Amino acid sequence: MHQTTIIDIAKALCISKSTVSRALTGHPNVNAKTRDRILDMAAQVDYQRNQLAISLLTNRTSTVGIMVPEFISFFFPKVIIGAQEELARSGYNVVICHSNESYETEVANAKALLASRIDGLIVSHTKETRNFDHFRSFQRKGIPVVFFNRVCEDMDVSKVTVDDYHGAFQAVEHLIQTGRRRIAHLSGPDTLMNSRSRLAGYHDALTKHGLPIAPELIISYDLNLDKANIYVNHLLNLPNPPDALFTINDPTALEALSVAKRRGLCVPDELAIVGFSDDPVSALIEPGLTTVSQPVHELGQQAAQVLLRQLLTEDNTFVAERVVLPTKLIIRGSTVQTSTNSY
Amino acid sequence: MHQTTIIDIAKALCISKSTVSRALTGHPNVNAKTRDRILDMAAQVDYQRNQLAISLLTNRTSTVGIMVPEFISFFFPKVIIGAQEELARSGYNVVICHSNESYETEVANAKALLASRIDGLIVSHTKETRNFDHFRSFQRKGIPVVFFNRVCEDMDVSKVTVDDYHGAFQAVEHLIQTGRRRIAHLSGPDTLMNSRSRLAGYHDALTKHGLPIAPELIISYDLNLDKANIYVNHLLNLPNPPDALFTINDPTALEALSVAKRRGLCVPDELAIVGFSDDPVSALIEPGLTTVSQPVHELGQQAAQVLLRQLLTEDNTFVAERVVLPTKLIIRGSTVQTSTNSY
DNA sequence: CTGTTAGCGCGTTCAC
DNA sequence: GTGAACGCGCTAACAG
Repeated sequence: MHQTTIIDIAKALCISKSTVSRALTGHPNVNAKTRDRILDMAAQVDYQRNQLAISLLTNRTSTVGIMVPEFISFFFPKVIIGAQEELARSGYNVVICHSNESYETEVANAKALLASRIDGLIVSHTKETRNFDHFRSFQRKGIPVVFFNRVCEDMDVSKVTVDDYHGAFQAVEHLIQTGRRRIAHLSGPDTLMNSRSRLAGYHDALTKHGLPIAPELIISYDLNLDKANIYVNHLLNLPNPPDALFTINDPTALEALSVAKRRGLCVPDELAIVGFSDDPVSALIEPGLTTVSQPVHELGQQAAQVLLRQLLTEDNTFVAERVVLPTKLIIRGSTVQTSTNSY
Repeated sequence: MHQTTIIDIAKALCISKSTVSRALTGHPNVNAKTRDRILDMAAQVDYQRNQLAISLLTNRTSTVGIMVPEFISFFFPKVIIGAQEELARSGYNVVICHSNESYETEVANAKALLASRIDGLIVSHTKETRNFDHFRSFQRKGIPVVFFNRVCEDMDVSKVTVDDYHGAFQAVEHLIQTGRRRIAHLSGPDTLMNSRSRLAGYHDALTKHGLPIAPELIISYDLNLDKANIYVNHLLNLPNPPDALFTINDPTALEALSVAKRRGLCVPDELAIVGFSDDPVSALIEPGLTTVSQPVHELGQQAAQVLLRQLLTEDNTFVAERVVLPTKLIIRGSTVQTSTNSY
């Protein structure tokens, strides 16, 4: 099937394709009457410009790639929407990829994005990623890269995150201030910098308040939810079990809450639980989940803005930016007994 | 910034670009030695083929567009993943668009997808869409379109849905069989065919069991969750309020559950509630939400498979397919008193 | 086995 | 104002 081109329009009107091109792009030097005839004909044949040809010519696609490890949780879709709104405002299209937490898929996606000549990349890497050469390719070719959420420390590119360290610190301090003394931490894989930052915050909060670091209370896991309940049960089976649990994210905390319920444990009295990210579910369940909320939409906006600034910088004078957004502790029933049960 | 091309490689090796092209595409007629030199050089300069040029040449992008009204809920992302897996297997890339439930955005996205010369489109339209000309453009240009979930009745294209009618029928029948007699329905906008089908199922289930249709118990709304609680409260304030509520989707049902709790109503005894889609949250809250589950992942797979079949049909012999997947009623505490409270 | 040529659709010179 | 010619990067047909 043949899509109508400017040549088709030119032939139909017995004029040159240059004139058609000029009329269609709004060039001033076109006779008003011929312009109208061209525009009419274009509408009549439902002409759509071939972006491929234009991109090949201009060496710009006006397309930005966004790659995330998954988009089943609320988090990444919301970031994507924030970024997309911002990019659309500046005339950029977006292609979304998800690596499905697989390093190989991530590399394959990166190659495909490179081949499709995107103008920039916004990315949060997989939990498996240790080698970042596939992202360095973009840098070498002069295509701006912005990391968000899960960032690569070793690359000199812009990075947008929340203050994971402080969020975790606050969460643990809240547990200490409400009387907990044996606080466990179900952490993420150490490939993720945000996981390491949250662990550091946990660590320092305990230290600040003179509590010992108990290695048996710190478990790092691969975020595979099926395993979360194994680890929670393991912690609760310890001879000296924890009285509180701080988890890497909300899904893990919800899993822990469910395990606690099944074991007949009273939350928050016997076990307090704090998550991270303020998943919408956390406000709906009972007891509500205390959690560290992050400005998710803004995360996407900021990532897009940083990228746009770099895209607008003609020469190579752009220096990588580092944006850190604030977190906020949301206190709910999983750490503090609520006065009334609304049900 | 210049991206390396086959010409750069050709020059560096003092050979013609055709030979480079042949070596890179795996053409057999290349001397093994020169092939190795070319491949080495390509790896060394981190050559990435320019997909734009190839697409322009072949008039195929190997890219499929997927447009959805939103992707904050679990539903659309899961459909997209199902479709993407299937399409990737056949070597197709995917660009994801969301129209944000805005007709204008949908039209703009359609134009952009047309300009970027996608090979096919998988789409669920917005709740505002009454005019489908922007989708007919694809059809006219020979680009296959597959609707899913929210389908356009008037277009002769493939459609993949679940059995909304039967799912709703079963849900309402379940309410009747558990003793409810005044069953309300919070329905979606009548622009959505799945909403109309569910309403019809509700209607026929009542009729089959000799129950009257009470117009005051049927409310159609625009899916804007902020308004859901207004309508639920309105229903519960009626002189003769409903003893059960069947909603167009789970978020609406969850909102209703929350309103019932706030009013001190006992669910399921004083008000039974049934949703649609089996949102993951529905299993987590208390009481659990009875709901009509749909095979979400399979919905995406099927949509992709139908599209792929059409993409493979060379001539215009392809006839539009109509796929209807089964639904399944999941019974939980919001309609049937559960024996134990696990907490 | 390899080089030359043409052309995909478009915008952009440069003449006229 | 308008048309002819060129080239973006690549593959495919045709010669050699």
